[in-house]
Amino acid sequence: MPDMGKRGYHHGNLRQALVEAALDLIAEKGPQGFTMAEAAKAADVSAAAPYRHFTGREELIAEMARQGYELFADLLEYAYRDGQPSPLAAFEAVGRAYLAFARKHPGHYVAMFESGVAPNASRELAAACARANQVLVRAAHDLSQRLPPDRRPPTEMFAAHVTAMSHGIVELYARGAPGTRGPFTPEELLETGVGIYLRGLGFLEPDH
Amino acid sequence: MPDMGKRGYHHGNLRQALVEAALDLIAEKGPQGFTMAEAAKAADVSAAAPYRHFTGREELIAEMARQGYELFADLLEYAYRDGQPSPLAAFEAVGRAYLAFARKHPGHYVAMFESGVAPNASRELAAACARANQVLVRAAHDLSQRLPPDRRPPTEMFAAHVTAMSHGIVELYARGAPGTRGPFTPEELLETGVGIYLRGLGFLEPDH
DNA sequence: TGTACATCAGTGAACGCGCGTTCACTGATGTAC
DNA sequence: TGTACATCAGTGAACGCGCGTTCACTGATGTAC
Repeated sequence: MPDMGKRGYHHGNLRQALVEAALDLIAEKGPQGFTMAEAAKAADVSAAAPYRHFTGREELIAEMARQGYELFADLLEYAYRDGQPSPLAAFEAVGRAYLAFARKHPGHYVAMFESGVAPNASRELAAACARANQVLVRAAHDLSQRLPPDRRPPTEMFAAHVTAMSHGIVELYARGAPGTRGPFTPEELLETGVGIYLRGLGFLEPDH
Repeated sequence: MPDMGKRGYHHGNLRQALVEAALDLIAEKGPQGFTMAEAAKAADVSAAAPYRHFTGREELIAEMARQGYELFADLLEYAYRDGQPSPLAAFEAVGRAYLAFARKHPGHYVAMFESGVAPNASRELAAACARANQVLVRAAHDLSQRLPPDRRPPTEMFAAHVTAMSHGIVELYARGAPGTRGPFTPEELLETGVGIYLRGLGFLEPDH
């Protein structure tokens, strides 16, 4: 196979090529801004070809979301382990990974959070979604163990607070109309915001 | 005019009726889930009628968003003044108003934040958007004046943190698939989250 | 108060378009012997 | 290694649909005299 670029009648890996084309489209044009026809065209294939690999549009979107959650979970897990030195460092690494994911994988992010797919759409999707959430919850749990029990918020609540702030920053200040952006980068906002929140819980940050 | 319910050939206030029909549709079916045709039908009018009042679909969406921002700004201003007793109480009232708005006016919320309208789409939209933001910024500014200057975050940053958390809570835990919801209400999450954040800034909440 | 007329706010039919999807087909690939 | 055949993964044409929008029209309303 001297030339992998050229292909014959058979594509080789059309399923994944369609997912990637659709990710580009959805990232560029928003949740509804991709069509099966366009994805097919971007993959150099007729409009009917996608139906050999997906039962329909919904399933393609669900697959994008599933791959997104898998990747998200991987990145969060990596960040969590990598930040081993302390629960606090690991927790902050997870926060940064959240934002980095949204920035680097906008198509996945949109498919996951803005496309309107129900995470229950398939077992695989739900599983991937749960795995990602579990990393967030575990990071919150491990960190909150450092607090005296009477000042510990419920783990789920702790995780929800930080998730919400991260998501809000992404939606309001990273994605969306550039006109809305304020004088701070999303990364600054998240770092300072989570820092203040953690101090409120009783963690005194080493000044960095 | 004994019967306001019946109408003759002329509708009376079709423009606003269309806005309201579209708000219902967008709230039910998501950002792209409304069409001009459906809005017209819901207002008991032919599909062509809307074009006597709006140049097109975009303009209808922009009008929904504009009305949303005006209402949002009104509610925030009301909450802010109403909470006069102290900057802290006023600030917290604004936070609650944010969530209440999202809950009570889902159509407006979607049009404002999920429809993809650029806030610069028209001067009126931009003005309404700015007015709402100013309330948030003012609330943050007034409250932060209570802090010693060296512990004061920039006002815009302060406002952005709380806005992001509010928006994130709305998107993740108030709207969207019911499956995602955790064991806490959005209101609880916001109150505790902002409470912890404010403590991190140096405000000791009177325990409530 | 009555009439003539301009304007306003609807109608209904039609358009072009692009979308999701289906279907009968066909060329390429893999397998059994 | 060669042939026969099943299966796979594409094609291209077509479908029905609903959408946004336009257009010539018409009935209702408001105004001038």
